[in-house]
Amino acid sequence: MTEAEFLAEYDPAAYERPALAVDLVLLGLRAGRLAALLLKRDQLPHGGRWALPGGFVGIDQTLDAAALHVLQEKAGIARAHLEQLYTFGALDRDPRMRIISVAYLALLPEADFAEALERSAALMPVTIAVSWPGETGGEVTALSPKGETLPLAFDHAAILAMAILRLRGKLDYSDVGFALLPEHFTLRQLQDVHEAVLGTTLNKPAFRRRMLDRGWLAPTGLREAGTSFRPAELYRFQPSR
Amino acid sequence: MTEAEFLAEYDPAAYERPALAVDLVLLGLRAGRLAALLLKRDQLPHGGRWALPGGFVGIDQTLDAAALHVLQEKAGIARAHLEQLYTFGALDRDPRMRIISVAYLALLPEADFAEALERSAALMPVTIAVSWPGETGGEVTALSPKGETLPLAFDHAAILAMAILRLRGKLDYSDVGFALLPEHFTLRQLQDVHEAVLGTTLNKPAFRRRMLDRGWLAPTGLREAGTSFRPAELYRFQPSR
DNA sequence: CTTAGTTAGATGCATCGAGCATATAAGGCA
DNA sequence: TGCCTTATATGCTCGATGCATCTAACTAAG
Repeated sequence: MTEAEFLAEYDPAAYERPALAVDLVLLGLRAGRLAALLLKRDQLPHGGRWALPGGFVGIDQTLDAAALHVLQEKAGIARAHLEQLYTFGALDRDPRMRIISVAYLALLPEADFAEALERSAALMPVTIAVSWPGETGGEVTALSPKGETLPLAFDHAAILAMAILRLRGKLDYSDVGFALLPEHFTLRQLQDVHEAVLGTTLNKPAFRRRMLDRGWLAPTGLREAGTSFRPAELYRFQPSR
Repeated sequence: MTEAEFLAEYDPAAYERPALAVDLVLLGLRAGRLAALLLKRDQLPHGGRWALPGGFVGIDQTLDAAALHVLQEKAGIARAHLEQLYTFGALDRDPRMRIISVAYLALLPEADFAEALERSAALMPVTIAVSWPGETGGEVTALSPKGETLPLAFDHAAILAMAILRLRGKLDYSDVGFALLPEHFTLRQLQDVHEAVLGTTLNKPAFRRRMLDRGWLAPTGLREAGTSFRPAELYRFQPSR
């Protein structure tokens, strides 16, 4: 151990520290497609570009608490499924100074996504266009409601891509999919979520069997209302006995 | 946005920052069992306990670079498969001060693991005892070569548990398993790696078929030597065309 | 009241992959 | 030469999935 390392071990305050932030990838379904919520930067750097809601981590805040704080204060959303995604630490990811960012995935049911949009005019809903199949990985682009490709700030395009990759990977062996659904939902809605996230169409009978056999779905006995055809059974997510 | 947040956005140097570190979970196979490399802490806090090799992230270091630096300087290992694991940010994880730690998984082939032990007397090889099956998650314990349970420093037991969980999860759909093997290996060795990581026994013909069908294995034409029975074919990992 | 239209939900069949038992191959060694 | 051990191959069974199709339940048009 060198002298410098020894000092760093015992007096790291003497060394310059990177700043630490959290950034949130707020995802939800909108008109059957996967969408994210972004904020427009009105100042330099990257003024006019679109950014993930983010904020610095307080000295007395856990990372999860910082993520929740950003969710509530910057996005005006009371709660969501929050899950740590990845930590980004490139040297030049922010031109102002060295900022390490712990990215979080924040998943919202469709209604909460829409409500967040109504309550905060600053939030922009963007459709996520994924150019790669399955879990190949690659670029994603953010499309405005009018279909224009929006320029993203900093390394936020990479963070968004990582979020999609993670979500696709976890979707069919974990229960994250339910975080994008309301309390009561139909099997069709569940399938829509999977199809939107995976960017594919799925076989209906096989999907139904697979989900029902998994033991996560509890029938509520209720039916969906307002359809002009046979109403579907409503299910509830039951966290595996 | 409040005034405080505005200031934090533009002058975060005015606010106290957490320190940022990386910790390495060095894993390899030893006598057919999954093992990790730990360092004994000789000072407070947690003196006498066993810790993951770690170090602070320099202001001009990426996270990956900091991890590589710890690998080389603290563990004396030239190279390994390095992969970011998770970022730990509990308030009291280090009693000295607020330290956020980005944990990395570092995977070593058996020979490199043994070589690291020879070159650095400070490193302790510990067997990882996992008390839960599959990807349930839970506690893991570190056993000394004599079979004693070793006390771990800080939250390093939780980091170790997360490493096992991640490794088990990625093992059969990704190529991480090969990072624990030498350049040339037999199918039996590959199966040993999988069995050690998963903590189960696997069906041999099924495992062979699955691995060969995956298209990652290129036969070298060479045979293993020194056995008193039929020598196995040696394969090479081919990163999927 | 009847019928068309639409989607929910169920079922039968073919296929594929994995578990398992077993057979054959290839080396060392007594 | 025969025995022991492990590598490698193969056939059978079973469960999960893809696919086509059938029935159920509702609205709306006439």
